[in-house]
Amino acid sequence: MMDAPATNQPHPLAQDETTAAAPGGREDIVSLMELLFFAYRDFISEPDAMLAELGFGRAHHRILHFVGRHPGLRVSQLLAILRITKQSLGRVLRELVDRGYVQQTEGATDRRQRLLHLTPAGRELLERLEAPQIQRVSAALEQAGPGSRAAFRQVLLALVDENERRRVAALCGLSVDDHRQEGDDAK
Amino acid sequence: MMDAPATNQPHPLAQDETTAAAPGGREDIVSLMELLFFAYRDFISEPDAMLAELGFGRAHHRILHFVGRHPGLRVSQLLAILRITKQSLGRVLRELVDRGYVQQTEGATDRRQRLLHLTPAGRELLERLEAPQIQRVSAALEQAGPGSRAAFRQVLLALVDENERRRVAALCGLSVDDHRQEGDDAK
DNA sequence: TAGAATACGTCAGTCATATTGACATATTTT
DNA sequence: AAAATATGTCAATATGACTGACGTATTCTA
Repeated sequence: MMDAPATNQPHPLAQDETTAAAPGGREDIVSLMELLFFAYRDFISEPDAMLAELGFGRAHHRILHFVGRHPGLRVSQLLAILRITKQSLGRVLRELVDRGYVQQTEGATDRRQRLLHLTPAGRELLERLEAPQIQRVSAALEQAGPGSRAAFRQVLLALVDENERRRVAALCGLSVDDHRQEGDDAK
Repeated sequence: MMDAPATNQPHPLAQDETTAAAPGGREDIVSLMELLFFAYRDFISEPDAMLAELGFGRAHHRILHFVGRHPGLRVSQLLAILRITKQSLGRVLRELVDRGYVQQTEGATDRRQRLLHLTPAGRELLERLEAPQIQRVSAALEQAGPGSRAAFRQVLLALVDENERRRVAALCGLSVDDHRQEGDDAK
């Protein structure tokens, strides 16, 4: 059920001295890459455990998250954000709709569109899923001291593909009021 | 093949004003969480594409990485690091061994152990896989300015489960010379 | 207004990675 | 000699991704 069977054993390792991190050097960067792996894994672990109890997976969480943050999201936009195929999204979204966490409404001006919203149950589930993550990130920033938040944000944003960076910044930073549409049916 | 079918379309979204980030507030944290998702996804994308061409997946990369960094690693240690089951590791590791990227040698003092090493081909593949990631992280740190490296590292480490933090720090930070062993066969 | 394009859904098949459970084998420890 | 350990393996199952093909409702456009 849990992501981690091993909860309390140490997994100790030798590291030869040539691997020691020279500040700014290659090994230092590789250390950060490893750390990113571990941080992401633990960051994900709590919602994963809750989702498993409901018979859901990470994919359900991602949908709940983005629909929660962008009410009225269209299916095509969600596909573009998640970068998955229509077919992959299909099943997961259907489960969320069938079980009453997500609601689809016809577009007002374009009746082909299925605008996505969370139901009250969906909002509640999302809140439960993300509470531990919000707690974890808040605590980490506090521990790392003032100014770490800005630096962390900057590095993360700079890690994003350059040609995606503006969009991502708009998506999870400043408001960009815009509802344009684009091509579909990846081929 | 690629992780991303959509390469050049914008995926624009409206964000209502109540969602705007108040510095240090809840929405600000949620923004960072989203950013972590996008950053991790792009960070992973290049090796993923290369691996797909070889018929490998992310799991193969993870094994190559940890074996490369910790030559002589035992299978049980790798299981503890990756937190997967023996059975999951089994197939992936076998593929790497069969195709000549990883080599197993008998333990000198305990002949039950299969100590893991990269072959020259394994080292070469790992280098190819991680070159773009090293480049990406280096560039991001440079863009984010001096001091960002330390802050980034601190936040990532603080994101790791508290009871894991020491081990992880030892694993990907300072040298901890130690080859102890522990229980196995998660149950 | 007829046909093209768009938004969405769905059926069918495949793949990679993970899971649990059970068991086999070699080796070391007690 | 028996128990514990380190590893490997068979079988069945689940999730989440993929490609390809097709269907249907709706809107746009020539």
